[in-house]
Amino acid sequence: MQVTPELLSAFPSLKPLPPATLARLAQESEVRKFARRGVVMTAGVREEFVCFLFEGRLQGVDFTIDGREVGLYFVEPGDFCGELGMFDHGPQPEFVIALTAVVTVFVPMESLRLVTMENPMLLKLLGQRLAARVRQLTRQRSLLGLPNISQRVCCQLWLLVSDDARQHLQSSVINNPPTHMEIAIMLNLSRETVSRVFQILQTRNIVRRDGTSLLHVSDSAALKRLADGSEEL
Amino acid sequence: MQVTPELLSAFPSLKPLPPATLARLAQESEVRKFARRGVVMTAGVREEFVCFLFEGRLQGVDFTIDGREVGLYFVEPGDFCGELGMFDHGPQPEFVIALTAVVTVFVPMESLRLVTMENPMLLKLLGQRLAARVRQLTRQRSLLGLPNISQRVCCQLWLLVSDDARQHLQSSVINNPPTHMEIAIMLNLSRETVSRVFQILQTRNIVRRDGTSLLHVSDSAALKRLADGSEEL
DNA sequence: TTAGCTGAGTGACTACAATCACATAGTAGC
DNA sequence: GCTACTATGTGATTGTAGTCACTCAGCTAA
Repeated sequence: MQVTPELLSAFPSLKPLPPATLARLAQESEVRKFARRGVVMTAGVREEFVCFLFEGRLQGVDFTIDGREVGLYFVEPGDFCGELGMFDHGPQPEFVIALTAVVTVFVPMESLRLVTMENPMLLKLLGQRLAARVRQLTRQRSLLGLPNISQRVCCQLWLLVSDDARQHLQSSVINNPPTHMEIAIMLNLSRETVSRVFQILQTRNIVRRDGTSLLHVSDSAALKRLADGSEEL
Repeated sequence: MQVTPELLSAFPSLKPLPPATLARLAQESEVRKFARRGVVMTAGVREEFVCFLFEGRLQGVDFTIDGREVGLYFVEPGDFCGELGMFDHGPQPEFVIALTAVVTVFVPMESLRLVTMENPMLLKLLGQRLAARVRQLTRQRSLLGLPNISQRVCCQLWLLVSDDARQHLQSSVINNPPTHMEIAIMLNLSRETVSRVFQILQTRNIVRRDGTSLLHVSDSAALKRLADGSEEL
């Protein structure tokens, strides 16, 4: 399918590029759609594209030697993934799979590399991105160190709460929350355990579900206390 | 203490820089020594230096909210740490502590940033470094996903084995192996559990200790089988 | 030599999360 | 509306790693 420069400029990281550059990139890029559970990027393969997510939600996952799934991060619309090879030409370290039906734009890595030569700003942005990724991985790693399981779940939930709800301890809504299974995979837990923690949170009126696509966090303050360990479940 | 350009050029990443640049950097840098268990970098603080390790061994660690220590990575002589702020001016995400007495060279981040402007090569190298860090964090994360504890320990040990011993399945030696405690912290285990796994490995003549500073891996093939799960302990 | 420290080895006990095996609820497709 | 999934909820059981409480070994520094 045809990619227009307008489509590309919908992505915050590409928006600041000069129109001519966008036009050229658009020519070389392609739209790809994936069904739920589709494999967007394959681990161990030298992917030659950076994948920009237009619609839907992606997850970076890995598999342990014995086949167990390990959740690494989520990708939201407007964001991108598979950029690691931009820096070291190495293979994609983890799988990226579609959690919902998704629409993506694949931009060839080599073209993007050329663009970074002329636009140090983009290079800088990529660097910041990568740094953010390291920070996220580090935070996630320390989350896994928590010996208390419900605290782990609450911390993860807390990370999904929007920034200003976090700041002001307001009640808030998480859109398209991950399934219990997806959370379990992120936190090295079994699905049942996550389910049980949610059960307690719901009976305590701390969170409330509303269909599959909404999760109300009614009592942010309590969630925060549970997340930082000042209160036990 | 005075830093000489020669000292700086001992670091592979700085070696390719022009002598004039090295001389300038040397002027602005300083040698810092730390005792075992000394805090080299503090989490949450905007450290204004990149720390190059000359002698000894460092470990990146984090602490969970409840105070449990979480091991992230090791830094060996010639390598550096604390470079994340180079990319996003953000705070240091994790602590770096000295596992042994260490000698480091602190190079001001701002000076280094100026140098990267004139030396894209250094910038590229930093990018590769960061990419490698992401890969390492990802690998470590999937290690933590292993439900079988002894496999986890064996995998970690396997990562400590030198590359060519890994390739040719030769017996080899690990210098200054981490203590059981350090391994436990890396792998989210208790010290006792690591101890028990080592006990089994030793009675099976797969590894053998030789003082505190040497660990012989006598049966690399067996260690590999245990690491990849084709054999159970 | 002795004291003091850190690292390592080990048994007993226990808590707790995984697993299994279901039931039930929602949703999406036809 | 019916069917087929996928997601979720829940009890019973069990394995296993954490914890505690020691001992012992090795190093270093008075």
